[in-house]
Amino acid sequence: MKISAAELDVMSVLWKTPGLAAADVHEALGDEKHWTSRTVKTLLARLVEKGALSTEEDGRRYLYFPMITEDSYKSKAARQFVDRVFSGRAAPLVAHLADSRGLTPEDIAELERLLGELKK
Amino acid sequence: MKISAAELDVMSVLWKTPGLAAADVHEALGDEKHWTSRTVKTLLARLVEKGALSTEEDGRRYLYFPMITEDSYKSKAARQFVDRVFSGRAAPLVAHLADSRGLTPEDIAELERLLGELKK
DNA sequence: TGAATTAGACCACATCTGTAGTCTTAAGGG
DNA sequence: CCCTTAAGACTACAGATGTGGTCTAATTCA
Repeated sequence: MKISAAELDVMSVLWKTPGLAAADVHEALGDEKHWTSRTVKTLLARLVEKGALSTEEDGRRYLYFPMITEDSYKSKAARQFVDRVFSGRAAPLVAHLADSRGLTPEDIAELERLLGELKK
Repeated sequence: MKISAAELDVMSVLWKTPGLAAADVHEALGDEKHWTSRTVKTLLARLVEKGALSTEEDGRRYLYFPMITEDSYKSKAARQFVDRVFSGRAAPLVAHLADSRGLTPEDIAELERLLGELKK
């Protein structure tokens, strides 16, 4: 299940609020993306085709529901990215993020907490 | 500078051993990728076109050299990925990797060491 | 020295992506 | 009850991508 960058924006809206209609998704995206409603509909249709979303009829429109969870998608995407770019090693990824100011102090604190839990 | 997945495989060979000819790159990839030499040449040509590689004539062939370093590419790719999928937060990325068994004990140890350094 | 090989140049082509346009149909407002 | 509007269906189209073919020129081996 490959989800493109634009499609991911649509999925994010529906992960946050499942069961929206196309117009609602369009509106929710309105601020960040200046897409027309047709563009949003195309993306929705592609996601349904891929099985990433399911639809439920609601009168004349469809309501859209995610078929994959945000967590499972993100886990898979993270693994694939790390495999592709960092030969599967997570530590170098974090090191590179640190290099490019991609790590805030809060990130560091949170990572420490996380590592503490993982060691248990 | 956008580098596709297939192109990244080619870049990896040349980061490891700069100055190879097309046939050498093809051979170096031979085990993992069952690409024909033309496919490799197309990828090399596209990378040159993009400015990711430069060429140096060597008789009848070209030798290829990376124009961007592995580190700078990876840092940028990591940042873009984290921005796109994890809203720029590194900690959730690592948490998801942990969930999906993407973290080995060595990774965890290395991350600890890394965090220790970052705190300084 | 002529034939086979090999390098690069140029071309091809299906799929995916971003970004829409048009067509048809149904529904709601006057 | 008709017309405008809005929903989905179908279509478009250029650029990126994966994958590789053809053509031409040079080189090397028999």
